[in-house]
Amino acid sequence: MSAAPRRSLRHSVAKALRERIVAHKLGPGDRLPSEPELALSLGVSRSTLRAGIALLEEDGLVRRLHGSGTYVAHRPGVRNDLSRNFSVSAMIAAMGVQPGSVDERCAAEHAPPHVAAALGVRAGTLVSALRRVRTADGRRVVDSTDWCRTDVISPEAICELEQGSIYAALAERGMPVHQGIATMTPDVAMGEVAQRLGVPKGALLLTLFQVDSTADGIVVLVSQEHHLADAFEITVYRRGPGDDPEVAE
Amino acid sequence: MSAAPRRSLRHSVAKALRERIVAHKLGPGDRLPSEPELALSLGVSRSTLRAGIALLEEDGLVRRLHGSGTYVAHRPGVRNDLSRNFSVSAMIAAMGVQPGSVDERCAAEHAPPHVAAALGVRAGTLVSALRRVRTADGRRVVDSTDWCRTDVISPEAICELEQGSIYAALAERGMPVHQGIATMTPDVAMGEVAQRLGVPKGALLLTLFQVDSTADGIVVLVSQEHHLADAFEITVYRRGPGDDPEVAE
DNA sequence: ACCTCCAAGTTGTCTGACAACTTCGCTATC
DNA sequence: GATAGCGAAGTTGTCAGACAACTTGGAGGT
Repeated sequence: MSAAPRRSLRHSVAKALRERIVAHKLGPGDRLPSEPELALSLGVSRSTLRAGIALLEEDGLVRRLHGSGTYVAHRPGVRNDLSRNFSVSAMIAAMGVQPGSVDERCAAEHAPPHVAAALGVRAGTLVSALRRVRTADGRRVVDSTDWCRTDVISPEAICELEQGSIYAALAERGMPVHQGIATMTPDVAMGEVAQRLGVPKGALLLTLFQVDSTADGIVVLVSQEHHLADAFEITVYRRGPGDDPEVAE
Repeated sequence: MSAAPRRSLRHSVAKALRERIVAHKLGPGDRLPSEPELALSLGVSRSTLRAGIALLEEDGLVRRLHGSGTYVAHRPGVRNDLSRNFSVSAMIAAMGVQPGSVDERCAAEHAPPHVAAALGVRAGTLVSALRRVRTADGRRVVDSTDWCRTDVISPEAICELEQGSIYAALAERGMPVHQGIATMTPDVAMGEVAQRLGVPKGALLLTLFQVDSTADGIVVLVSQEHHLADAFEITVYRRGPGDDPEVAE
């Protein structure tokens, strides 16, 4: 095992098990070795191993049956799962095409009311903004705008990472994004957005308004993304209701 | 505690802890009692208690800090989280309005190609279909259609649960829905859909195409929902990337 | 051929202990 | 008096062993 339990032992165990599943080419329905075997093999106690498996189970990757064994779950191939947070670039790359970004514009601008409210600052406060058009194999597919408090990322700094990831920049500053809430609304392209995306006015869009925060609940990033309707499918992996009795009700 | 460990002890523990958090009015940042205390109080061993807390942690409700304590997470209030699977009725009820359904139509019909493919039957096979317009406080907000294999729910049976939940019907038949994949696309109301929803042609819609399956990976339900754009907000709780090092990359 | 029962194997839970870490107050020092 | 360092108490993380609950498959009887 590597000597870097970054988070905790059970997370390392979960990661190791993930790798084993793909390495051993275990498909849906296949049974994993028993817990005592795996614990011995990974060099951890059975309790820690179980905690690790619990992470995978909660993630929907495996399924435990009392008295029978632990099996790889029949999980549908989700190409593009919104319930996991990642950058637009990663999303595009995951589709197997080349991500890029053009028409970058960065500035210190007065925050619009809804952005200011989300960031927890007064309306009109200066914030760092980065607007860019994301491309997939050269095709313009998303018009995105990111807003950030100036004391988190300065306007100068946000200009320098035109092609880079804002998530990475936030993590470097000790404020990694822990979670986000995305609101989705259908929309039509108008004026500037249509022009930037290179589509006629009235083209269908899927607009995402997202608020990202750290583990402490501090909102560090607000972004708005106008996705071209036919650019790629946006899917969500939904758990339950059979998973959790109390949710079903 | 009640004597109904429906799923397993640790799930009961997780549920009990959830209730305690709201009952004791614990807000974000508040610390829970120590593990030995909670274990004693709930009448379970510390290991089981920890397994239960792990569920809540994975769910983003609490946060554990080694050597310090377990704290209620700073979780933004998500009114309508798509990453959890539940019926449209529950979704409407969660918004605090009265759910209903009108214009029900049930039939045994030939499955359209994309539905047949998802259900794993040949195109044109007879399937049970239920179409209805969901209302919120009387207002028409969603036009939904559900498809199901006839050997899972017969056309006659699907007609009888006009107001009921298909999820409940599936669970009763021993095939509870464990997960689903929803694909979202922006859309405009046309022809019949516009008429059923009572909106002019060209009105903006958010269309969800969803495939639900059991824990064994058997697809048991396919549904298509046309949501009125301004009816209610559709949000997704997105975890990471700071949550899981391996996902961030 | 079918049914019953048992034994082996697996996951679920319990108990107790120690390690790793955080927090906070006390103390010694400047 | 202020401050840096230390240490004890409390908390979560991990380990070890044992037994309970459950599933599965085969042996044995009918």
